[in-house]
Amino acid sequence: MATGRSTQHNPNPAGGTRRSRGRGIPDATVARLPLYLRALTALSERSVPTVSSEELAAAAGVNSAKLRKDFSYLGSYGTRGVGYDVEYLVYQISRELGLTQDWPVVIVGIGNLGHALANYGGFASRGFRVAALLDADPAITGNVVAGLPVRHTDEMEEIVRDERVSIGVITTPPGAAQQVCDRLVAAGVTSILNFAPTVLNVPDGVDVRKVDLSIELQILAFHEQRKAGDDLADEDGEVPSAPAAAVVSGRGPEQGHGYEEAAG
Amino acid sequence: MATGRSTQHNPNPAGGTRRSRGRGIPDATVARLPLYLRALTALSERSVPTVSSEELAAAAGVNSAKLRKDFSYLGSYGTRGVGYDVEYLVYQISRELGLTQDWPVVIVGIGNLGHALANYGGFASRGFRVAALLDADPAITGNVVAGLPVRHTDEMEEIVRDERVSIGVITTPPGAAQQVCDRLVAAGVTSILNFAPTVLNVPDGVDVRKVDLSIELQILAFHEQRKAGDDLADEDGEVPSAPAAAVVSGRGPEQGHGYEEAAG
DNA sequence: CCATCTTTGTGCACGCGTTCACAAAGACAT
DNA sequence: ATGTCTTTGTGAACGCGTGCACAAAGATGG
Repeated sequence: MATGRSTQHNPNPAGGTRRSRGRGIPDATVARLPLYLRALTALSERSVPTVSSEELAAAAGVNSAKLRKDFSYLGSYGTRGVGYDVEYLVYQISRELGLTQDWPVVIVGIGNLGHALANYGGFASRGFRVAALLDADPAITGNVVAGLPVRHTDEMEEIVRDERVSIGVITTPPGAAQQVCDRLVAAGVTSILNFAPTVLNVPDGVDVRKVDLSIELQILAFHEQRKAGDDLADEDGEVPSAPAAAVVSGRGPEQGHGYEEAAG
Repeated sequence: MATGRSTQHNPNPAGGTRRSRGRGIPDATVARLPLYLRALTALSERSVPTVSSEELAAAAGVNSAKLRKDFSYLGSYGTRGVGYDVEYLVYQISRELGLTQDWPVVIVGIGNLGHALANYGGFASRGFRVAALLDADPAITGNVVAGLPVRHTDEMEEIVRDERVSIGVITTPPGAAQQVCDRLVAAGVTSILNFAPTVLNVPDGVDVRKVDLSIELQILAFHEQRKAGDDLADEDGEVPSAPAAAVVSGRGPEQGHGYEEAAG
């Protein structure tokens, strides 16, 4: 959910076998590894030496069989009758996720959200380093945010090249997102985390993940409505034949939630 | 899957058939409806009267067959040989998602991120109204953020009751998230959007969706590493017995959200 | 060394989601 | 009215993900 399956990431555009060998880990598993890692890190800090699949699954909020199968893709790292070695597993998962190396990232668009992300502790905590903050607005560039100067987007290409940035975070207004994305990709970025409410088009080989508050809220609203509807009687949602036309034709009384964000 | 599928939301805990009748819309479809809605709204603003599944699918970044099947769950709203009526579809999807009514939400935890969300335009734009901003820190309460006063969490229960809030957004530090969640649920909230990096335990009937920047980045890092690894040879990672500690030691701020089920 | 007990690792079946491919439906021209 | 052309709506096949249930593996005690 949240971010539901939230990947806009054409899995297999032209028939290339992606999970070819044993090295291939299912996407669903990859998405859960960070969850396990977090739970394991907490155990590690409490100096817990080993943990069973049952305990760890409970801490991560998943089914224990699923967890065991997930780990089986990484290898046989458990000991039957005992469980998993916490430290060892922390290392293995970190390595598998690529967190044993340093990932410089750039954040483009230092508005409210970019500001918040720059200050987010989770960045530095695990292998991710903010290489630069970028913005196109001269009124913002030069400011110091989270100890870093905000630099102008003109410097993007240079920074990406010199710092070997491969991950970019887009927190611009929706209208600027595609353009920023194109420039990032052209400069060499191959992974993008997009917070702008826009569908990004990228060439093959570039991964895009999106985080969209508005979508998450709408999904919750759907379920809320369903819950409320279940309490009432059947309430067959069949439109009484007229309102459809009414909506199409006259947009009067329908409390038009008229304009959404302009640049969809 | 980002926001990978990002729902922590036990689909079918006790065998209750969820998609029982025609009214049941698959989760995957629900997650895409907001995407279609956004694309349709953009078309609507450009006064485009109709759109084909092919065009709309391209705008939303999905397969056209998938889009048609998604719409088929809502009913037969298209016209063969022509396409879909944009305005009509906007209304139907809005209604299905429950956006024709007003959803008051509370945001708990007005730090950097809560601040950013309060200012986020996407909130007010589609049926969502910020009923209150809450924080436990007396140094923050009283401040005005996005035109609203930050109120103390002591008032949570009263506000949720009086304003009929059913959706809560948690942007607290991880240590406080579960406690805030419990209070929200006890007060009557039945949908939660969680930005804190914590697994929330909630009773049946409460929906939780999570947005986790750290997880998204780690998933991207995995794919980045895989891309880089494909170029290089195999690089077998034998553990030198120690490095786990090196990784773990690094940072402590991941404050142990200590109490899930303590070692069930 | 053997028996017992715990916990992993996985074979298997099932259901959901995706995609293809095509028949049915309607628009439009003649 | 009839034929052609476009586009929808959906049947069917396939693949992925999930969860059950159990055999294999190892620890532990006598």
